[in-house]
Amino acid sequence: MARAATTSDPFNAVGDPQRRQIMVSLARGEASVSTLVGVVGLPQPAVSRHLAVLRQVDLVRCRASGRQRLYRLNEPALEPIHQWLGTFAALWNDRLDRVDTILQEEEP
Amino acid sequence: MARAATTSDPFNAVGDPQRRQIMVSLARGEASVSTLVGVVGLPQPAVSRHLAVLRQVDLVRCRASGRQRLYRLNEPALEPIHQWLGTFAALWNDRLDRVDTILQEEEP
DNA sequence: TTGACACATATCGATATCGCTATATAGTGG
DNA sequence: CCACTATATAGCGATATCGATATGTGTCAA
Repeated sequence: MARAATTSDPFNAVGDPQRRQIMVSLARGEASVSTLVGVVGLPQPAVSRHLAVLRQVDLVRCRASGRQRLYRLNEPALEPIHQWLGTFAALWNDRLDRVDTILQEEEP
Repeated sequence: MARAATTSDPFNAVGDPQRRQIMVSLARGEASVSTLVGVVGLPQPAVSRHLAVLRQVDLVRCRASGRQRLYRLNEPALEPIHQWLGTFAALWNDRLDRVDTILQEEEP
């Protein structure tokens, strides 16, 4: 059994620098494929391929707008990574728990 | 230019499930290679290889103890991943900032 | 309808990565 | 010194992944 496919494992999907760059770019808001081609220095098919990978792990979603496709982040799909990181930051998580409690008390 | 090597990019290094499992296991504390072989269901050379990868990106460190080598996590090496995630969690970060403030006020 | 534009998909060669098997290195006990 | 244990490294075949090129699909505009 080798590494889980990039198209099924968000960790692996995010293992590629170009895909991370695309995601950072999308953090600013929706963008068309051609816009992203301008951001990343890759030919359009390569970008479309990366977007397809990110779509399959649900890290990005897209909607049609005329002949363009506007891609946007799907932040909730980052949850597995957040959780995994949380495994190592017990101290940090403790603080977060306290935060939740405190914030809930603050604005009920 | 393809994907950065697993031995140089922590994101890619962590893209492998077995390596993540090893890291989760190490979150409990130091462990020898043979212990980790028991945890992950892989032959010893495979585990040593994974550990070598994690060592090269400084995600784990090891010390000799007799004929064993005890591996442990090096949490600070997770910082790049934390930061990258932070890019997308603006809302979350806002809450964290508030937490810091609140906690500082609580216990000066 | 025809042509141009925006994007997706298919295919290919080069490279990376995985787990496996065999072997090398190093510390320990007799 | 010699076996034994614990771990690292080397080489191999199978598979995955990347970027590039070529082509398919769908939308708009004239």
